[in-house]
Amino acid sequence: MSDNNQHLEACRHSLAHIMATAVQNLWPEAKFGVGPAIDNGFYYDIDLGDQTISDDDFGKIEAEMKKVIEANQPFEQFDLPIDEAIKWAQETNQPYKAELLNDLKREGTTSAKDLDGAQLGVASDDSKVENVSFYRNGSFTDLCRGPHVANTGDVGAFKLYKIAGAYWRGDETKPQMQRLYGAGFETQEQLDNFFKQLEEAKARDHRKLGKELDLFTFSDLVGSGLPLFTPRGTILRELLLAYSNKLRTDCGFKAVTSPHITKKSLYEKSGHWEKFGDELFLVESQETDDEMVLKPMSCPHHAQIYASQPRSYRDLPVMYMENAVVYRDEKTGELHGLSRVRSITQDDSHAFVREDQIEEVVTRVIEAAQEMYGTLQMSLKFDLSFRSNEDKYLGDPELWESAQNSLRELAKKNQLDFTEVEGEAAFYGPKIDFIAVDSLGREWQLATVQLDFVQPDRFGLTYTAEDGTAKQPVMIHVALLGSIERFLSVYIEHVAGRFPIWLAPEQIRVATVNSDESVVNFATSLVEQGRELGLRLELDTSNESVGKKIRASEVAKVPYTLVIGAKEVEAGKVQPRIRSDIKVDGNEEAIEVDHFLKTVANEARGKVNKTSVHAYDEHQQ
RNA sequence: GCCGGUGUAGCUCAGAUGGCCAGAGCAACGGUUUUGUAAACCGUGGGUCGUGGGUUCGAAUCCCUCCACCGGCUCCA
Repeated sequence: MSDNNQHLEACRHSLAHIMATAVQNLWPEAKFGVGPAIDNGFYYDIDLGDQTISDDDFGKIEAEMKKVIEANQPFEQFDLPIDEAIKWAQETNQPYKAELLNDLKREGTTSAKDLDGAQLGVASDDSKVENVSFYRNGSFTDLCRGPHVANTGDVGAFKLYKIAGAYWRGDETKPQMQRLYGAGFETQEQLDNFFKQLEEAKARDHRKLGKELDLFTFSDLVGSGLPLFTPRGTILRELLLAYSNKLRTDCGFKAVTSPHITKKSLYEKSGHWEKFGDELFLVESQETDDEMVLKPMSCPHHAQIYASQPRSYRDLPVMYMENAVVYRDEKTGELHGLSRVRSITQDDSHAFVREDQIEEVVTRVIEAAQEMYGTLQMSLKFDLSFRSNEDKYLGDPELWESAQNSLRELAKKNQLDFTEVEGEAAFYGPKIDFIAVDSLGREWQLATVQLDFVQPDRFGLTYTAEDGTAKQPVMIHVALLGSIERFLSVYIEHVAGRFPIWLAPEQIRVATVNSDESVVNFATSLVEQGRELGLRLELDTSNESVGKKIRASEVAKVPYTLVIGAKEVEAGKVQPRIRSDIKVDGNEEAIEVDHFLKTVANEARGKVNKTSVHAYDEHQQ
């Protein structure tokens, strides 16, 4: 960490203390949780008992903070023996601090979650804690490891901007506190810039663009978390899925189909029921007593297709893919636009392989994912999501160990830029998560490849080995897009609704200057000609000014707009108006209609090969 | 699910402290205009103010229920 970063972090952390000072001045009965520095600023968890802070109070708190800052109070560090620290917490009526200190005394450390921002006053790495570190500024004293800036005058620019609920110690069974967020930067300019960025992010919010660009919608009558895709949104879905199909087919996957409902017992056998039972939709049959559920995922089904006939080592790898809609009864508060929905379309794929084939299959998938995200112009990072020592994983720990080792080896071999993350594995095995970085620098886990020894075992999957014995295949779970809904939410924001030619729901808008017959005829035949080439064109012959039609096309973020008037009819040439983000080389003179359409058709095909585009075309017929 | 907030026409928003038939712009529709590269002009229709209940002589406005959405938390096979 550079000195600058250290200073900024100290500023933010100090601002958290200053905010707490202000809150304590205004609400002397306030009880405090933790208050670390975070990206872009800081927060403090506060419990005001019956009262609540609302954003109307921000001004008041900020004014109080400014007083503290102007007072230029020194931050003084001092140590207290643990027992005295506990006494301090009790006497000052800070039960949350007391709880942390008691844990510290009993266990010598606290769980990683509480260390969120290294806020605690842990004095040493020894298992026995003797002294605890405190910081004091003015009348406010807090248990804290520091570091802080020298005094409250040196904290840069800040602004409070968000208030939210947060469970004490991140545990939903514990009481909820109010988390007061502030932004903090070295300079006012950086702070302003941060809020400007927030505004920009808001402007490209996929929920806003989804409505503006007519991609998807929700209906109260249908239900929350159940998106309805319009024709335009469906074009995006179909094209992206076709692309994923193409890449997976090249990896060796073959398409299969499975039903939307299933007996609950399938998931009891797979282990999902135990883990996710409360998130399954239940389906009742009026004919049988079977307990049915809406399918939350397809892997057990694919396992059953695998199990439908005896397999030889020569048949492996057996690879299935399915673009399945699955249903998960997500908690209402977790739903969010397209990124968290209850009907989820996955490009779900499973390979059943011999152990000696793991490397090859995983490598193919890594290459496919790299190609896909390269095409989509998103850079990729990789998380190796491994198990932790918690009790939530199924299967033999030794198998886990070897699976994790082989993933690590593979990641190295493929020269991936990877990080190992403990405790992020699926319950059945470790995974490589592909982290896509969007144009705002945000990171999203989209594609994934996961090793699974548990489900083959639970379903008793086997193949006959060379020596005639029955062996268990390894199951590899693969998704390139992950969930198409979630993918779209990220991608729409990544491109700010300006889709590349091959994906744009409308590629060319043809606007007429007037309604002269020759002009309308010319435009109409141009549109027909383009459609024959597989392009997506719309014709605008409305009785409006040219300016207005241009604007409508710009707002719809259509890549090419053609204005057709007498000039074009006479010359048989068009002068395309090109969306600002699209790079063009060559001159901007008028070109032959035929030439223009063929060039665009070619461009539309450039990134994706013919197979995927045709797969889409066929689907439309 | 939890904490806090919001819900007025298709969209963006006005409607202080409860009181004349709830407004505007854009969009839609009709007409005039036949338009040359980011919004022509005139007119018309459209809302039982998210839902159900309550308080009141009177509720978009106050209270409660439910629903949805927003900011977070928790969770994410």
